Amino acid sequence: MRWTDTLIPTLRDDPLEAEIASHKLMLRAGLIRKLAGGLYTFLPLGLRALRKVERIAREEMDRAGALEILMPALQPREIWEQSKRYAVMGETMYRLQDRQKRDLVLGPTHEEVVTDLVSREISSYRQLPKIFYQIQAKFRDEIRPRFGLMRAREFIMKDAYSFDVSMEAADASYQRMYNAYRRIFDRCGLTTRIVEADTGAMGGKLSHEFMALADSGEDGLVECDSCSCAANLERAERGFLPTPLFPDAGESPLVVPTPGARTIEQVAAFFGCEPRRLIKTILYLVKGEPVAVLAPGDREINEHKLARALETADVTMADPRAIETVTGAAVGFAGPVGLQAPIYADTALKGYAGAISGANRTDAHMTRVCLERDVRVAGYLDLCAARDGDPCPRCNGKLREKRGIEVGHVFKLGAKYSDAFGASYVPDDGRRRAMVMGCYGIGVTRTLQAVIEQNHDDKGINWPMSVAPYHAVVLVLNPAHAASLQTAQDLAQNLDASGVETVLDDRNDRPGVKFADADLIGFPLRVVVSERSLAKNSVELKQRTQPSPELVPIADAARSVGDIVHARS
RNA sequence: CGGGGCGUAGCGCAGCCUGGUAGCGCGUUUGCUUGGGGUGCAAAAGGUCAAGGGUUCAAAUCCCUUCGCCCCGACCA
Repeated sequence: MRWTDTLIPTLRDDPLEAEIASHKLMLRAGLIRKLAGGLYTFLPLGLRALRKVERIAREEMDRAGALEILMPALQPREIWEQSKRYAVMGETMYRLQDRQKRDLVLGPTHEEVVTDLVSREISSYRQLPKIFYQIQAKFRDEIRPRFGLMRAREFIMKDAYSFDVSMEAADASYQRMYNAYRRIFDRCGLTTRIVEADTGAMGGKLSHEFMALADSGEDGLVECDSCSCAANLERAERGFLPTPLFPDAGESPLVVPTPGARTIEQVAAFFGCEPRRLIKTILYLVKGEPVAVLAPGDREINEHKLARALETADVTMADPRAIETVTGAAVGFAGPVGLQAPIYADTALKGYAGAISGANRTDAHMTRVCLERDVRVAGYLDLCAARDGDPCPRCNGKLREKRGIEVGHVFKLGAKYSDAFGASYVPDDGRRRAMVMGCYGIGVTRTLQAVIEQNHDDKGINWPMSVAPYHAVVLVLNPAHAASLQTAQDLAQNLDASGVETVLDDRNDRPGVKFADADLIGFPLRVVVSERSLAKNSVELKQRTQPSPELVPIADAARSVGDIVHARS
């Protein structure tokens, strides 16, 4: 492909709207353009890269025995009522009406459609197991679209759904998808971690997320530095933390005036102690009722863990008025002693004595607090987020905190949807049973951006061969020089013919412009044709990852390039 | 939705405080030049100053409203 025949609108400056490297680069390299918040057009270069990721996903799904189908993005309201998710999905789902005033939604995911299908078409154990997948646009009215393709309102997802006769069989399907996902991300050139995750709105018991490691990632995770244990911060457990010993542990509580000291920092400074000696008292409304949650002063309560521990989704931080009503004091002076609400404490507080908390009086705190003695704790639960350096819950190792981009998620769903849609089968004993399901998603567009996030330098993108929009660029240094242009054209033609996807940069621009664009776009291979090299009957060949080029005889150039493409694919 | 920031040429920005001629760099077009890391010279095109309303003789500038975009929180692939 000639550069002058396609559209590659590179930008010299970083667009103001982009924050993270991959987003800036996708815009600057001319891969995508924004239509509106969270809505993007794929330009020729971007689409080519996207198709590469799709192809890898498709090949691995096929290899794993999944069947490709294509379901409608536009779906009737009824199936969402049937699964009881019409309400659950809430504002996330785009809703619309047709001219007959029928309610429709734009599918944010396809459990309903696929289970409805399977309930009609499959009825015998002889037809199972089955895994269906599709690669298609999903629509979600995100609270906040962000970072380009990272969190978009319309995005491409590879979603798959497994149907099995038993939990054991479903586990096998899950494992097959799990392994396929590892291969997919591996082939895309991504460094990922697989972590235990929260199942969220999808339901079901167990799930794993595939996290592409990146400092700009939206998700936190921890992994053990010695065993294979890894989890999303939303649910990561910690090992046992020894109880610190504080002075005055045996003494009776004492109320001390602490005017104006509301925050942990202020109180710690006032008493000249370390923050962890403080007992942080946070009030939540659980199903509308106030509940106090205690944590060491240097730790954060994780609402996901809290919600799971209390077995409800209805957990919100109490507003200032509620706090004042329950504690009888201004915000910042809540404490557990004498508090009229159920009190749950993080396990790290077990054995706390000689600690400091709010006194439930404005401008006062309480010292020498002993939880065992002074407070009726309803339960010690794992409520605080794990963090870097915490002990691993499974071994003697330490947890390391990292950030990641959630590129894939696999769920064991059980019979939630098969029950709702009557997706059942007749086993050999003749008594109808619900199918056991799993669902599996890859954010294809997000994966593409994650590849860039992990593979770039200060000059631009550094594509892995497998997802590069083109394998090579042939750069004519001086298009006015007829022999250069001819050699470059012939070479580009030979490369294309041998399966090396090539762009011929035939622009009438200065060399510097072309070098800079080649680096920005990140072609894995660059061939430079110039008068200088032509004098030696050679061209220059350079990989994006290498610092300097090597001279290759013109006659060998196509083969050399082909060998590298082959070796790195 | 809560908190913060921003909307002026394709991109990056100045002008706004203190009202009066819409400007700069890059890009684009034309001609010449140059030809190994964003070349130089010359000329040209390109703007409902986000939108609507108000104040004023006069609004990019002051006031009000709306919309859009970005960042921080809850949601997710």
